[in-house]
Amino acid sequence: MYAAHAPETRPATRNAHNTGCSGCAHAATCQAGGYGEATLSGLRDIVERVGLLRDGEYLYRPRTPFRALYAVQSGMAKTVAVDSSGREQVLAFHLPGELFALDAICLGHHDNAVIALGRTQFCRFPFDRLRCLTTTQPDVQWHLMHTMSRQIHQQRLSGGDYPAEERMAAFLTNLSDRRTLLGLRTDHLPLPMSRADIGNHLRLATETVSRLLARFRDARLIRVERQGIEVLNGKGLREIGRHLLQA
Amino acid sequence: MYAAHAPETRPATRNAHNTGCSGCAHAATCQAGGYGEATLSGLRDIVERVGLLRDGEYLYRPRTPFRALYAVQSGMAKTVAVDSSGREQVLAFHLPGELFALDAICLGHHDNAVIALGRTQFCRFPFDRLRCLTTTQPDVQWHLMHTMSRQIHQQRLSGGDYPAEERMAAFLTNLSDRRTLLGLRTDHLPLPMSRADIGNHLRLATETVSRLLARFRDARLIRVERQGIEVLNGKGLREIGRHLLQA
DNA sequence: AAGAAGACTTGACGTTCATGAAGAAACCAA
DNA sequence: TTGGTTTCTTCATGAACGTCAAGTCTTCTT
Repeated sequence: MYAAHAPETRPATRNAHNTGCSGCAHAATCQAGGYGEATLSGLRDIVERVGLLRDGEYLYRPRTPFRALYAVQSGMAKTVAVDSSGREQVLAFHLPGELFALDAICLGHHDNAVIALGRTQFCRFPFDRLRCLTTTQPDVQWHLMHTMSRQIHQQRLSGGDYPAEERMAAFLTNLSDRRTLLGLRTDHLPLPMSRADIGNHLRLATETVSRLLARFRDARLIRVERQGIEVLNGKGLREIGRHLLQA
Repeated sequence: MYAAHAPETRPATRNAHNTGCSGCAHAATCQAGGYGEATLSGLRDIVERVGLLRDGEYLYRPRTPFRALYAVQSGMAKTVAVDSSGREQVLAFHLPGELFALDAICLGHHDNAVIALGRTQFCRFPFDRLRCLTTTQPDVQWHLMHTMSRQIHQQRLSGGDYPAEERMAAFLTNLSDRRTLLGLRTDHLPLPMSRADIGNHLRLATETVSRLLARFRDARLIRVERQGIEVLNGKGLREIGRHLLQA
């Protein structure tokens, strides 16, 4: 990426010592909080903010000890695994409020990297404090389980054997739906990741990503920009990807 | 499948009222129990046995309410999702002791089916009782989180873009490794599912599954039987699939 | 501002794996 | 057993998508 895109959410609290969620634009819908004030109030006390990372900077790397769960606070990020032959695999893209690093719990360390896409801020939930919280607050425990269940459920979508066009349409529609949940605009989808990242994530060559976007453009479904797309016909996109979207 | 394969684990407790784990061949390594007696003792009190299902019979179907988590007790099972166009997708195969239905927690109902492969028995953990248990026994809660984390971690393997041969070899090696954890023999892998099931799971045509098994046979890596394979050169298999196996 | 480097797009070609067809083997029912 | 059904295997063909290559545009550097 070349330049950070303009921030579309209001910046985090200026005061570095105020680590609560009151200043967060996503507090209402944050998955890390979710389900109302009661749960959020517990998490709010332990959350820390991780400074402003710029495009390409690492939040954590493989083989670092697992100390905390994270969520994006503003911006966007990707999780990348590297296999034994050095090939990278983009496992997921993270939007504001979406919790990640849940896969590291069972290992005790991270075995993949999280990298900022454009200027990005994160929320950090120290795991030892989180464990204390769950023993005293059943709703936090319940919510965490809920979140993990959702990730297990969601991941299954990306395994299927569907044509490139359907995977691409489903990917864009999924992004749009997740933004709806967060109260962000869906007529314009920022895509701060490279075409190579998208292709890697969808098991497609970079060139195929380009060709598919061009095809959608020619079909008047989207307008293609360098760092995003404008959605002209969301229903049409959803229709193409319908087989992958929910049951 | 044509006939149930001979049971390779000793049968469950004859006494239907004895729903504990003392009679279970997998109690020591059961993922549902795992981590020693303390955890297991809590689960042992709430577990129920679900009768002997025969090949092709359903444990649950899509759109049924979520009431319990399950594990295979003996035999094998598959989880199958059906998309909006009726196409099936084999999401996972389950070995004895492996917990599933974790994806239904967030929905409140099952959105996929679990089907017995050969004669299979299941353990059932009623979820309301499990929730009680987790509030009082932190180790049960911890273990459940651990298990969910592992599933999130494992699923990521199946998403990658690797050649058919590597996916096949990794699949067989993974099965073998899971059997090792359970203390089952690994020189012979029962495959009670159809070639179509394997292919579906690995995003391969049935014919490709056959061709790959034939190729492995010709390379003296395995001996192919109708309902399983004999592993002649496990290291060789692992070498072919190494890119997909762990980081 | 000029040049360089990197990201994206587009086209031509090739490889992998799916598809279609047909035969072989295993299982089931009488 | 025998016939019928299903699963598995093997071969021939083809399509989807990857790879290679060239060219354009953007952004970064000096």
